[in-house]
Amino acid sequence: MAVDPARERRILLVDCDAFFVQVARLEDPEGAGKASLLIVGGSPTGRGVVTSASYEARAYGVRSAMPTAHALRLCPKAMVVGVPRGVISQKSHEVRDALADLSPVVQAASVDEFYLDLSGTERLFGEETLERTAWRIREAVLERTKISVSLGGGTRRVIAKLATTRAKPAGVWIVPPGDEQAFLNQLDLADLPGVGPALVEALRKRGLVRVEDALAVQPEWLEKWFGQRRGAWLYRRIRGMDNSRVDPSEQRKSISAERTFHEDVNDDDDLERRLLALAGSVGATLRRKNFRARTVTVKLRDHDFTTRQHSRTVPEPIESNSTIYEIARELLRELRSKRRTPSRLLGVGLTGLAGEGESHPLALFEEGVVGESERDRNVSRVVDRLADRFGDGVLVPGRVIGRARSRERPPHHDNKDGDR
DNA sequence: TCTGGGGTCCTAGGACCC
DNA sequence: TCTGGGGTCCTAGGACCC
Repeated sequence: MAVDPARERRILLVDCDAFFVQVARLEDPEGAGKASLLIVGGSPTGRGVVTSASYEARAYGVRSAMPTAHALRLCPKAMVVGVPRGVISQKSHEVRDALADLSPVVQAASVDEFYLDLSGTERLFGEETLERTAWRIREAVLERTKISVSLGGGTRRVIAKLATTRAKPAGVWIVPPGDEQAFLNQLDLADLPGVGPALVEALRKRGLVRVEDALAVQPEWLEKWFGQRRGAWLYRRIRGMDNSRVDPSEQRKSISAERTFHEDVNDDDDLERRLLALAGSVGATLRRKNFRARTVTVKLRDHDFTTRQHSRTVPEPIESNSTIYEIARELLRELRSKRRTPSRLLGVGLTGLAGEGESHPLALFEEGVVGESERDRNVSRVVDRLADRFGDGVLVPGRVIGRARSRERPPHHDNKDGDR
């Protein structure tokens, strides 16, 4: 891999250590802040799972996505707190803002991960090593946001990503240019991002477990086994080849909301009421981001965990709660008519997002087909303004709630079921 | 132990057009 | 009467990530 050193990239991945745990502790210093065995997640009596666990709790085998009830059996002394939703995104923005002052290019990869591209900053930073820069960034973020992060670094995004696991917690790990393959050779294929349980099993059946095992396989075989694209992707991945850029301008592609119920729901009217609330929720997010959407998707998970979805694309981008709901209700009815059985989860998603004004060419000819009127849009905007002033609780669609909730009210913890 | 909620990307088949 | 190939869009489902 001969690379022009002048064009070698210097990429860092900043990853917050047990982010939800840290935020929960900052929010509640006297309670969660003092519990070394801490689990953040859904309720243990309901259908909750672990979102994040303190490193002390992980020592007991607690992992994220594990049912909370199971986690408590492994670690009975742990304290369980709900996810502090509003504070999470607020804290995430704080970290990103801090990073933006330290690096020319920042891309948020998730709520707790940020890629930095520091290529070309060598002179700016007085020729300090990437490792020194990473430690400096760690200290600055900690001081400014009280969030502890770990940093992985290398010449490619995928290398920085893998280095981060070595850096955790509260550390730094840099893979020097030229050392990429030696670094990868220490890993299992399962360690590679994008290689999940299904691919791991397919590889294992062919005797491939370590990255080194797969290096010996000809690309033709990989493509024969896994298909042309996937095979070629795997060939590059085990060699750490990755041209992807750190791109701060990446746009969101979908907006969705889903709820798992405390108990399965089999009543169509009940489901439609819950659908109305979900449609209002995605609609509010859509308008807050100044988007419109062309495709609505409804997702239904049956009691036996069978997950089904229907979607519909309309010619003209839409934005009002009423139009989103009307389309979603038809989709839900189709899903229910195919299999009417108790449901455990209902969700609504929006894709085909376009900024306001970016109209689809077809709209010219099909104006009015969908039937979203100016009045529909105005009603939704009024709902948004009321929610802005008085809190989301003021207007629950289809129902009046007596008392307005103040904006200053701390976010309610773990109202995971939306059962208000 | 009985499985959350927010996303991204890929595949494959059918419709439709050229 | 039988028959091509490529491109794009839509839909359903699945793998994967945090």
